[in-house]
Amino acid sequence: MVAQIAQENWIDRFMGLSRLEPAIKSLLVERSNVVDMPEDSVIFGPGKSPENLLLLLDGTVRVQQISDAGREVVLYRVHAGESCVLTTACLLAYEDYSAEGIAEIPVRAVAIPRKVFDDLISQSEAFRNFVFSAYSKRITDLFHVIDEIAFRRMDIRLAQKLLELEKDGIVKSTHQKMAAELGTAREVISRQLSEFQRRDWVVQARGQIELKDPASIKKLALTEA
Amino acid sequence: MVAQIAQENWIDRFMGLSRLEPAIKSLLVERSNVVDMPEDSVIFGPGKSPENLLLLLDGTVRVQQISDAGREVVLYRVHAGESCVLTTACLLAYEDYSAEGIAEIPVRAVAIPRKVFDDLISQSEAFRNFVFSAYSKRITDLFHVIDEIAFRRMDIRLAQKLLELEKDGIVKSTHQKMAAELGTAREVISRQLSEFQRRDWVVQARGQIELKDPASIKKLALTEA
DNA sequence: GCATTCTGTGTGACATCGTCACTGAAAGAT
DNA sequence: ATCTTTCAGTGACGATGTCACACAGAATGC
Repeated sequence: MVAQIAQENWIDRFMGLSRLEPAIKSLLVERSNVVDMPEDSVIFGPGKSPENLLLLLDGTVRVQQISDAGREVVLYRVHAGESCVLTTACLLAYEDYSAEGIAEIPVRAVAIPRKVFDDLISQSEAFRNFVFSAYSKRITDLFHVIDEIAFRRMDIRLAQKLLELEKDGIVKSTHQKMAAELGTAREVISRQLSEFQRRDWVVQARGQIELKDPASIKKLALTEA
Repeated sequence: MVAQIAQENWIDRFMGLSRLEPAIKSLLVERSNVVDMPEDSVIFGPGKSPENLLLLLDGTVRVQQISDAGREVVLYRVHAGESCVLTTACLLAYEDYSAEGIAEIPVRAVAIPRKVFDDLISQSEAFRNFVFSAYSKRITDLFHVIDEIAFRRMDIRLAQKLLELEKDGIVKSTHQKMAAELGTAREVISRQLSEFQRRDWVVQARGQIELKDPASIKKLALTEA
């Protein structure tokens, strides 16, 4: 019963889908299904090409690149109300992806099969707009990542990440994971965090960082150069 | 006369378009037009959003990101036989792009207006495949750029770029431009090239680098770590 | 309990890379 | 020829990345 209500109403959670033609809406609801995936499950990745376009109802998906050298960089996150559109390129092009998507917390999503996606694209201008503007956002995100990695100072980037990942003043993450977030080495994170702690901005414990002075961290995060 | 012949035959130059349905092919030919753009012209960029999807017949387009700090990184190049697909995301989403595309040499291209692009997407599965596999390639390229910038040593990356940009053993570029190619500072390039010259791998002159020992350069470029 | 193992963190030394402040040389402009 | 602009070279220094460790808390096994 709960599931049924969800099936009828989830479209409204997606900006851009509410404008769909009624016929398209029902087609979408009928031919897609809601799926749940546990925390830490690999949603797509090398050798596991996505068979569906996912629209996230709950949870977040972390999309990361696995380098040849065994290192990782987090590319972006897909949040509730957003879609894993970049996978659609591969979805239709039958190509393999060098990135992987992981459920950071339990994920509930609408899965749209390849064929249905193709039908929707061909039949609905509103759906095309939805897909292409999602593309646009992701690509812009990627440009931003490149910019940050190439030109921005680590302390500023770390400050930004802390604020982004913080929840009730706590960031639950190891130094190693923070390093992957920023595409750098664990030692660099350790040193920066020590410096932040010396300034009484944070208090560290094993596997977590508590933000003591978010104002100062934010001030650094907003530094221009 | 020449233009007419071109108009009839250009489709075959694009892998993936040859499979288009005949009706779609003629629609494409009739409603697009061949345009020429001089060297160094800005094809799209901030405040100059693309009105067309371009399919390159001749020349190359350099797509680069302009950072807030006034620095540049080259993201990728579009060569003859390829298309500027990433702009289509913005083309349909009406969003502004933080990157710009520049004709490196005189460019001749087929321009497909926004409306026609939308029609083609909705009417032809073959065209959709063409567009989405082009997307897939570009996105993979971007992932690759991120990886290189984050983890690869400069000397290796410079060696790769020299081989990529070389033409008859000569790279026509200033140190400043090479720095933009790799997302680094001019001084780093200067030093690295001096080192290459010391090893007799290259001979430098104002605005150009002559590759004297491509074999050694290639060996470095293929270094794993 | 207590020893072992695993995982996360701290640290010094060193290499590489980025930034700053300059210098001077080469090509173009008048 | 002189002036201007663009390109390249360099030393000093700070920031970041790499390597090789040491060590401490947590989890596991006995």
